[in-house]
Amino acid sequence: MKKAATIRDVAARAGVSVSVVSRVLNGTGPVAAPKRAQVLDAIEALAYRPRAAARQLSQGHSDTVGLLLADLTNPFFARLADRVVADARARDLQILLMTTQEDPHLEAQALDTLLDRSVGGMIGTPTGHNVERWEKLAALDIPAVFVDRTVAELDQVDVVSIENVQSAATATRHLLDRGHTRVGIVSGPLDTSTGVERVRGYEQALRERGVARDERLVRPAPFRGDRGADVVAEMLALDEPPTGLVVANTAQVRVVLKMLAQARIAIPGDLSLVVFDDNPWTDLIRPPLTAVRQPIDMLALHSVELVHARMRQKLPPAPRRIRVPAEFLERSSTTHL
Amino acid sequence: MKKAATIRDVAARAGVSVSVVSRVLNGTGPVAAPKRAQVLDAIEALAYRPRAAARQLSQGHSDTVGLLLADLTNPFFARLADRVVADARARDLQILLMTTQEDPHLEAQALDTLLDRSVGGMIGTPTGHNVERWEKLAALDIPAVFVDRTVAELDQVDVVSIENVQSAATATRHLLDRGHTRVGIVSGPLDTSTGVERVRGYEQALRERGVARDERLVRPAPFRGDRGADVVAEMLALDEPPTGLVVANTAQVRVVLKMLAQARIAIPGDLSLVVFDDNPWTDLIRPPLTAVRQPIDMLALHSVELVHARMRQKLPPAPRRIRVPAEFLERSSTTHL
DNA sequence: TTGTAGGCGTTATCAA
DNA sequence: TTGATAACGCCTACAA
Repeated sequence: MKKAATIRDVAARAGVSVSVVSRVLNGTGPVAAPKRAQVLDAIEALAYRPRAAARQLSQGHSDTVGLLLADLTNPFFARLADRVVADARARDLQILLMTTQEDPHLEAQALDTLLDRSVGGMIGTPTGHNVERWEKLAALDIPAVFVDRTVAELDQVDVVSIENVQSAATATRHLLDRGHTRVGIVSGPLDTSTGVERVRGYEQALRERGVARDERLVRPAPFRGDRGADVVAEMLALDEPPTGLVVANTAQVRVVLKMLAQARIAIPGDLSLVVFDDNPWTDLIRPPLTAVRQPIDMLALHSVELVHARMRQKLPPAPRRIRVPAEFLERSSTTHL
Repeated sequence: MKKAATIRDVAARAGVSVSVVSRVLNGTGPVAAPKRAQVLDAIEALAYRPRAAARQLSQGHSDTVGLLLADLTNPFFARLADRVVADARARDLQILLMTTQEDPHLEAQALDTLLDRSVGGMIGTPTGHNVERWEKLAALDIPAVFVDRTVAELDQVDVVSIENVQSAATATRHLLDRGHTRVGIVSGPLDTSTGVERVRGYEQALRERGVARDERLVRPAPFRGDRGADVVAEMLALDEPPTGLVVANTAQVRVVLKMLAQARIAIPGDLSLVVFDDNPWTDLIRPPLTAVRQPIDMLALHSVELVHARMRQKLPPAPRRIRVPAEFLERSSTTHL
């Protein structure tokens, strides 16, 4: 196991200079056909592979993209990661993966790690609490793209997400149009963009249909933990409990379903249910759930394309905000009142 | 946005040489207390962060670990990734993520990418088809750890997996002991270690209980696609269909369940079911599924510890094979015949 | 069209 | 305890 070949070894074996090798490697500058062949042969013979670190150091930038996701335990993010990885490979980008577990401290730590410029760009689902570090990234010329959510203070950052307001409005209208007047929503925290936007869509639908808003039916829940279940239980304990419910907090769908099952609430008999995110198991449970399907492949594709373009400075500086429509899937968890 | 500080800038500002800075940075070699303080101040003031690429080039090795997983769409791998990322951070290791989608070509491509020594180690779920490249990695002194599965020809590589034989035997015995004599198994492909080992456990249980093996009840299915459903349908169409079934192919559990539901096979009335891997939704569907729970956190922890140790050459060369026991969870999808 | 040489930011060796 | 200085492997003017 002698030590691996370097560009110099290749040059020597091919009887040329290192610049020639470098040029055939990167397609930069001219090379005479015969020499090119010799170089290629040498590379083949020596099983030469350019050292990533050396190249990065020399060029000053990296082809690695940091992917900072909330939580791979949530199928939504897991599938997002799957697509991002695939799209990144198609563009010869490497993916450095980290998770925040929705914890600002972990996010801060991750961001600090990335500040060493080991990445040339970032794709992330921000917790909303590390504005300064995200800004520092930008100051270091490391382009970032927020996916799924965004942060109000960071309005210079590109964003790719679904049409949250519209989607929530559609889901709510679906229930209202079926005679439900008591419709609840479990959202994400109200200091997250998805939380506020989906509540806004909910309220918009209510207004459109002339239904009064009841404070007690709008319940945010953290992404982590089981709070979503309590919150629904509390709604159901009201004098006039909701007959329709929108679970707009992807991460809480599971616990809500579990609670509902344990409380023996019949769906859609006792409660009509619309959930955000269409998991592979959404149609495995009984009844199959009416859902807002987020086009994960589009979210991933746009995110990767965006960082890629930014990394090659192929884009005007103005921040891009890409919002893709979500699909509404009516199944069997909703019915007329 | 002036360009980022280098070690030289820090040295200059602190009024010392780069060597001193390097030493306080890495705790290598002695530094007088007052100088150390000055250096720390300078680092703080300049928001200095050592360039990862430069360090890597100089030291000749990387603190990045490649994580090559089959498919993040499968909750088992997604949760594994989640834990690996967490454990890696605790050890200051970075995770470079790639997926094979169970495709040997993609695996080959990924491994080729890694051959540039951008990673100092690997954790992966091998497809079983790129023996030469895995060997080349080893020749380059890049330690690899297989997790979940292994490859027979690569017996020099560390492995972390569950006790596949035992787990399958337990699952099978559970059914046999409830009076089922026609017990089927849907396994992974028989050219994968998990496939053969779980079938072996199944056969062992059969032997123990003196039940004859029926070729037609042992059906491997690829990890990708919907073949698992067909295979079960075929079993059920036999003259003497099985009354018990072990789905030992994690990736096929979903499609099998879906098919069973569509065919209106009552569980456990018509068919007693044991599945491998206990997903968060395994107890959301009805009936809750009896399952083999793989201790994902242990798999992740051992894998990360192993690469970490290998990367620091803290381990004797002999390959390690760590097999952790899986837990058997009886729920409501199995019953006496 | 080719080759030489300097630089990228760190670490490490070895005098002082 | 400190400080020059030579690697590390690649890219890229610049000269030939």
